Amino acid sequence: MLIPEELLLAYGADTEILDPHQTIFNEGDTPKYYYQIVEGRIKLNHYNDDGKELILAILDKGLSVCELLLFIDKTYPVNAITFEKCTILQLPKSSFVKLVDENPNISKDINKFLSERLYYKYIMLENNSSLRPDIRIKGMLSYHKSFSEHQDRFTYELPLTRQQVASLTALRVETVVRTVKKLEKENFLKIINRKIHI
DNA sequence: CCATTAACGCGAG
DNA sequence: CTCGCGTTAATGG
Repeated sequence: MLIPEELLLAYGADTEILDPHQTIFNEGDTPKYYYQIVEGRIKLNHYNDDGKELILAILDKGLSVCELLLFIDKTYPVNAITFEKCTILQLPKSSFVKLVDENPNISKDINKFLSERLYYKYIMLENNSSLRPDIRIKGMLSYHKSFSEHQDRFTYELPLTRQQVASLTALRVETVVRTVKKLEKENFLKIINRKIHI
C-alpha cells in the first residue's frame, strides 16, 4: 500500500466503512482529507453536459484517492464514488502534510504513485483520442491487464461491466458490445460467462 | 441489474 | 455514398 496503515493511524487517521455507490467527495468540494483505500474499489468520475458518465480512474485497495489536490490549492475536478462496500483511512490535510514532512521516504513513494497516475493519463488520452473504438478498448484492456499478476494470454478477467468499459473509453455500451465481439472474433480476447478475458 | 440484438438516423470520411 | 457509432426499444440472462 502507498502509506503504511500504522503510520496513518499514528498520525490520527480514522477508519471509515462506506456503502456501495457512496460518494466520498463531489466535484467542486474543497479537499480536506487524505484518503487511502483499505478494502474495495473507488472510481473517480465526471458527468458531462448530456449526463454521460466519464470514468477517469478506478482505484484499488492500497491506493490513495486524488491526493494530488492536497498539494495544490484547487477544488476537486471529479467525484469519488465507491464501487462496492469499502473500508478507507481518512487523515486530515494538516496531519497529512505533517506526516509527509516528517517522513521523506513516504514523500518518495507518493512521487512514484503520482507519476504512475500521470503516466496512466497519458496512455488513456492517447487511446481515447483515437476515433476507432477497437483502439480505445484494446488500449484500455492492455493497460488494466498490465497491473494484474496474470500476464499469460486469456488469464486476466476484466472486473468491469460493459457499461463501465464504455464510461472509461467514452463510448456507448452498444458500441462496446459490438467491438468486444469483433475483438473476440479476431482472437484478441475471450468471453467467458459474459466476462472479458485477455 | 447487466448483456445482446435490431432497426434506424445521421455525420464523417 | 457508405460505413459505423449513437439511439431507442425490446428481449434474454
